[in-house]
Amino acid sequence: MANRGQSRKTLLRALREVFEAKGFDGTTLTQLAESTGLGKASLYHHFPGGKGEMAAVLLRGSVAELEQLAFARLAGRLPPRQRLENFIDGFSDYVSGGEGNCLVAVLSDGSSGSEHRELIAQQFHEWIRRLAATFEDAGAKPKRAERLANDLLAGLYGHLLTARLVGEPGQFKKHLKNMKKRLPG
Amino acid sequence: MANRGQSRKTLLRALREVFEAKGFDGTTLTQLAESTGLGKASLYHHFPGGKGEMAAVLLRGSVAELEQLAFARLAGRLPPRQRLENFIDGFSDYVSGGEGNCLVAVLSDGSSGSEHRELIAQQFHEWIRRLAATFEDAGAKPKRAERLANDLLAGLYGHLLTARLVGEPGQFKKHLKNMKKRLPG
DNA sequence: GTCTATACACCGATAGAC
DNA sequence: GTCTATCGGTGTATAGAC
Repeated sequence: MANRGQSRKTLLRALREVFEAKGFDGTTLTQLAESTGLGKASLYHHFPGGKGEMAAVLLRGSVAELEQLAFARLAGRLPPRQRLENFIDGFSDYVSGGEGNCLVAVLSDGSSGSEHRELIAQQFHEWIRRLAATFEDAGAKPKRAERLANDLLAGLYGHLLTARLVGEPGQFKKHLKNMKKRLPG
Repeated sequence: MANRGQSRKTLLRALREVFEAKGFDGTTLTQLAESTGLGKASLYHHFPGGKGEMAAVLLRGSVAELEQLAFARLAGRLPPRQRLENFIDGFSDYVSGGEGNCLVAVLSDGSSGSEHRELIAQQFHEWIRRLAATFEDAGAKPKRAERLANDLLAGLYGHLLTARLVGEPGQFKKHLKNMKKRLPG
């Protein structure tokens, strides 16, 4: 359907769109072939491990992208409150303002998940730790900071889901705006 | 594997466990047969429409159960704050304290979702409306009540997901406790 | 690196005996 | 109502030409 044999980056983006929309079990090689413009056999040239390897590569790429777009912005010398706002904006970009989804969450369940579950758990623990540290910078005591970190992350993923459930993914951005308003610091 | 030919309720519960854990696309008739203790052909006696009909019946059952266990408790003459706490407890029961999942959310994506998306959207709109009404009973102005309703629902689904992502589904209950503490009213 | 053709397992679903 | 047996289709994956 698109993206006639181009760079690997373009290839990965086409594959990701399918996995993100259909999940691991719902994605077929035929769909991946159509999305990339390649034949099924050609996909095995790029990913000898087949569907599983594609998902694994995409998962690592998504973790890196979420790190870069969102969590990396928790660092720096800006006021904590602004770092948290930048983080939220980065997360919004990562999920295309609510129109897309988080591949890390998508691939965590289904037939694929079990292989990656430990990696994902470790990564989220680290991310929550860094979120909590930022809330501490903003003046919260450790226990409260940890709660705020968990609530913020749950709010992001929750609004991403519920906005889709009610059929209005665009509402995600509106809810993020409200979340930013109520940040401490 | 279990539940040798018993009541329809038992049958539905076995089917639900599989769909809840594996999603629609990840669930196979072989798994459903094993879970119920029936042969594949026997499942078609109970559900002539096959896998799709099973999912549709289970979806309606889950909507009814979520209504009964959680949202119904928003009504009554108790103080709004206590109604909201009861609602949260009911939601926790519905998802087995974080160990289970919400089948309505699970079936909303994947190859099954498109058929039920409109029903689900309508149902969630009504539920959010009733949540918002309860927050208004607790003294919140309409716009704030609507925001609190959305935030509460997103918090529930978000914590349900993130607790699983970090590999500690039991943490869900802890987060709910904190959410209850911060309710208005 | 891409293709066509194909292997082979498993999918959802059905036929028909009991 | 349950079973065994089987169907047609599709899934993932491979062989081998170009």
